[in-house]
Amino acid sequence: MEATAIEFNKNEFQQDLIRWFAAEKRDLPWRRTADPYQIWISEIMLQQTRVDTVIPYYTRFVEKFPTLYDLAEADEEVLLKQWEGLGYYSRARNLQAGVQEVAEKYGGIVPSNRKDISSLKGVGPYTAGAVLSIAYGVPEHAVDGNVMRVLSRILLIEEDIAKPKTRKIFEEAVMEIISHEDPSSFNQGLMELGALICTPTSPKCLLCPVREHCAAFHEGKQHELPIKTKAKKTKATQYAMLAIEKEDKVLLEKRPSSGLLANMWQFPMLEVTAETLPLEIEEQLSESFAGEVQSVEKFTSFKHVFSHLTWNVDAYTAKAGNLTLPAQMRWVTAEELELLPIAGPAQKMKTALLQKGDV
DNA sequence: GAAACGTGGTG
DNA sequence: TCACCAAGTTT
Repeated sequence: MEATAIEFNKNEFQQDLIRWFAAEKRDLPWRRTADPYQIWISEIMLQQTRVDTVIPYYTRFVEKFPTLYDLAEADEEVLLKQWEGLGYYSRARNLQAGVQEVAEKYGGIVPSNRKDISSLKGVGPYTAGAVLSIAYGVPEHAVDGNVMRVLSRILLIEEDIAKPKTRKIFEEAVMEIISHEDPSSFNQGLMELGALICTPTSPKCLLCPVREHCAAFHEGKQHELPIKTKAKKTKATQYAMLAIEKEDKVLLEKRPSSGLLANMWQFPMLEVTAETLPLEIEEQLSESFAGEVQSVEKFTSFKHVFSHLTWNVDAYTAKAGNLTLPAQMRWVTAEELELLPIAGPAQKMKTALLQKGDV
């Protein structure tokens, strides 16, 4: 005889979840505002990013750009500098584009319906639902990784959450069970539960406020859910990165406006084979710059792992005479180095250079 | 639908 | 060291 499935009582579930959220929720900076613009910022920053990482960025960001118009009018370089180190830099540029559209098309008021808010750059199905429910109290789904994990356990949903189409199943589930009295606390409660109790490994079921509603707990399957297929490993590439110096300046270049680390600054790089020697680097540089680059010396190495690729970098110093620079390159002083948005491996290079005492 | 897109923390 | 993750969106 199989154990009988538990009955899911929607009203009691909502009540238990919302009561728990009210009592146990963390005191986070974006929970102290009702401004849809600031809540929007927090939701963008929190995409694929830990709460503890976001907090200082969020605080600085809303101080720097207190209103939607401050961000709409900001210089992109200043914006990217604020985002430096947070990752996924297109989020920042998309956010600004979205904010500009709200300024121009919606009179500065963040839209309060799914269709309009979803049309904004960088606002996908999750962010739309999060801003709508949290800022405006609209009963809309906001399905992120937490929600899929939590609901896969509570409702015993055994679909692969790594597949894009699976999200729809969870969106429909949320619309079935969301509280219409307090959609904000309901959605945030689901996410907070995922962050604090219903964690990926070793969920704290004995502390869970809704365990009596949980089908997986009832069947002892909480460790088997959610179902999630594995990601594959990243490919590695070898680069030589150059700190080319002239007097008290160093050469930087701005990356292209699309793709990896778009519009961020870096030190000039060459893709190389594993055993490229300084002399060969010097030859390649001479070709690139028409001579005038000397004394290439290796000074450190490091590895940088992106989400989908790995760069193994050998860092070199070099001296330069009069170079004819391509448009995207610039000589910068130590002061300017601090003002430009630099990310990824170039950030490691910068740190190493400053430690070395050059520049 | 798969792949691109960052970074730092954790077991 | 390494896999896996963390409040996803765009192409």
